[in-house]
Amino acid sequence: MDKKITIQDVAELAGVSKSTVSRYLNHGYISPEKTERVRAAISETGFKTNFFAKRLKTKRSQLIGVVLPRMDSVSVGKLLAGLSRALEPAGYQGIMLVSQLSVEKELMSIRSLIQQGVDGIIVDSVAITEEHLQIVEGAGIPIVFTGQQHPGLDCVKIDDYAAGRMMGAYLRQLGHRLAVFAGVTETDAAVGGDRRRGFQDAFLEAEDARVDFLQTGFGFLAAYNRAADILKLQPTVVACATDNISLGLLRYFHEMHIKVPEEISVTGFGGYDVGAVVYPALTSVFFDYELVGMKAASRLLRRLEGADEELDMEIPLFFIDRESVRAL
Amino acid sequence: MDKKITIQDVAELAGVSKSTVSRYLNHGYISPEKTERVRAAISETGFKTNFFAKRLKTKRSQLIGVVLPRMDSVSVGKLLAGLSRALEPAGYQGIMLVSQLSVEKELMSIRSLIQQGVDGIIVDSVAITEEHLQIVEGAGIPIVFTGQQHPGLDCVKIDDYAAGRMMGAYLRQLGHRLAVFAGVTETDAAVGGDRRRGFQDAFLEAEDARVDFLQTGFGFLAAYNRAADILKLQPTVVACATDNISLGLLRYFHEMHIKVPEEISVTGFGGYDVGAVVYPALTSVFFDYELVGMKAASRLLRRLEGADEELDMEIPLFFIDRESVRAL
DNA sequence: CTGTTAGCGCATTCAG
DNA sequence: CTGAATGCGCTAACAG
Repeated sequence: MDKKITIQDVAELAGVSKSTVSRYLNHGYISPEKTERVRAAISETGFKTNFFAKRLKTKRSQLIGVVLPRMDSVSVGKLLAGLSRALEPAGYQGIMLVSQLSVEKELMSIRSLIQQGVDGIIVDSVAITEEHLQIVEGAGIPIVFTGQQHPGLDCVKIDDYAAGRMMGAYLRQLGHRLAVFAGVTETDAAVGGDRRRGFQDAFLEAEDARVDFLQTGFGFLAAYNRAADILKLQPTVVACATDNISLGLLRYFHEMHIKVPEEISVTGFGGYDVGAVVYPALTSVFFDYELVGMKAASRLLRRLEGADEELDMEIPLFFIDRESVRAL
Repeated sequence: MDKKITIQDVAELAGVSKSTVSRYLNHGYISPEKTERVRAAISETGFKTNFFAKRLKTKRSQLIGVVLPRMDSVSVGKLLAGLSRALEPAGYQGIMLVSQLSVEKELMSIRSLIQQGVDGIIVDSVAITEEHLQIVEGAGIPIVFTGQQHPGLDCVKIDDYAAGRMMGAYLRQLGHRLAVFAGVTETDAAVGGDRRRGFQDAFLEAEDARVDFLQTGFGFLAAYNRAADILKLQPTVVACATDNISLGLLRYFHEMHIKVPEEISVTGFGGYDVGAVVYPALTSVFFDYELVGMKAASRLLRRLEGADEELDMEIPLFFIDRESVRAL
């Protein structure tokens, strides 16, 4: 294994100076003849420009840090797809860290990324804290958030409140009056807060309507375990804060021989394929996370270029009417 | 934003030399008094050691590159969990790239990682080609593979052939004689090759048994679309190469009012929670990908330390008997 | 225990 | 268009 080939070695082999090789590698203002000699020398030696030396010099890494809450989620996958679709053409590469839904780990990841010299960061956040603000302030690089929102921060996000309203209004119009909202902790201001509030506000526009809240986690196992408690409340519909939660419930209901939607309706949020594969197929609100990813990346790119105009960060929502809800 | 604080600035503020600060940051063989002064100076300036300069000097990045085939997969999530569980305590951090199931992208990712100076790489490969061998040879850093196997390469992998056999034998013993194996391309030597072959070999140990092969993709949508073709073969059981494939089929059968397992049995491979949430719950073979991740990381760590002994890379398999198969 | 001295490999002035 | 010279910020001998 041919160890360390430096730009120097290439220069000598090509009979030119280091600077010429460097120019070849970058702007490339050199004579055709030398261009060829350098090219040959490089391919012969298998030279690879040293990443660290280059970055030390240029102060730019062409690296974008990406902090994700988890890996086993369709939406995260979509988000990522959107991100790389925008980042790659611009010559940037993403390096990702996973926070495992922990605010602490998220913070650590952001710090670590900054320290590692990435040019910018995209955080699919689980919750934005005071510390986030401080870090962003002292970061020296642009950071854009997704998943959560906070005044003063650059955020690209679906309108959780509107999504909640969409579902709430739909169920109300179908005649439902007694709902349980199976949600997550309020710590998650977007999903645990806005989405739920939107749902309640719209659903409760019917005079005699009522929404009970039951907290669970993001996994469907947690939801499955809460199902019995939900049933005690005897709702006509249980609106779940995420598709995953719905899946856990659906499974429980199936095991208990409770027919969905005949005996109880169930809805989710997210609208991905898994919801289509279960029985009954899940009625949900579709979030285009791929679009979110693209917009977040575009936003970051824009800031990297120095521009700072606000651009349209609107993400459309689509209602997906499938089989898990019945009209009363 | 306080611009660039270097180790020099800290040294001056603390009234010591750069080396002393550097020592404080690293081995730390300095007097208590100066230790304190340096500590103070650092926290006052908010100094952060420059990653690139440090790496340029030390030649080690403490970074492990991780190449993943996709994000939206439970097994990948588990694998990742296992990886970081082993990597983090050792002071390493993972940077991941996604190949999107493309061999080309996988190759590119590996190259890019090497070029970026990671200390080692773990590749959850979709297929190992000649080019992989070449890259590994010239990499200059340890690379361990997962998901696929190849002589001469460091691989940590479940025994796909054994898993296939396990399922094949099970179905045979239950009296099934006509199976369709819904698999993936042979390009994937592990899943498309070994797993299928194992299944066939075990299933065909019954004299009058027969296995038809039908190719599909990794997504359940692809499987869903192949379902009609599978039915034409009139099998008593369809063994799917992955749980995901099973899900697509289950959905189709449900829509066609074909009862599983009464009219047709379905099995998967993977054994994760999703399989438990669908109806009927999926009979499968469980792969402990988290263990795979841990072992792969341990292996890499070992090689990073220079050791090169073979260690036990055995990954146990567990049969998960649920509801989607009936005895004939 | 500590300061001084050298580079790590590269991009970039600055003169030709 | 090209080569020589100069650090980027840091760590690691090397002498104290």
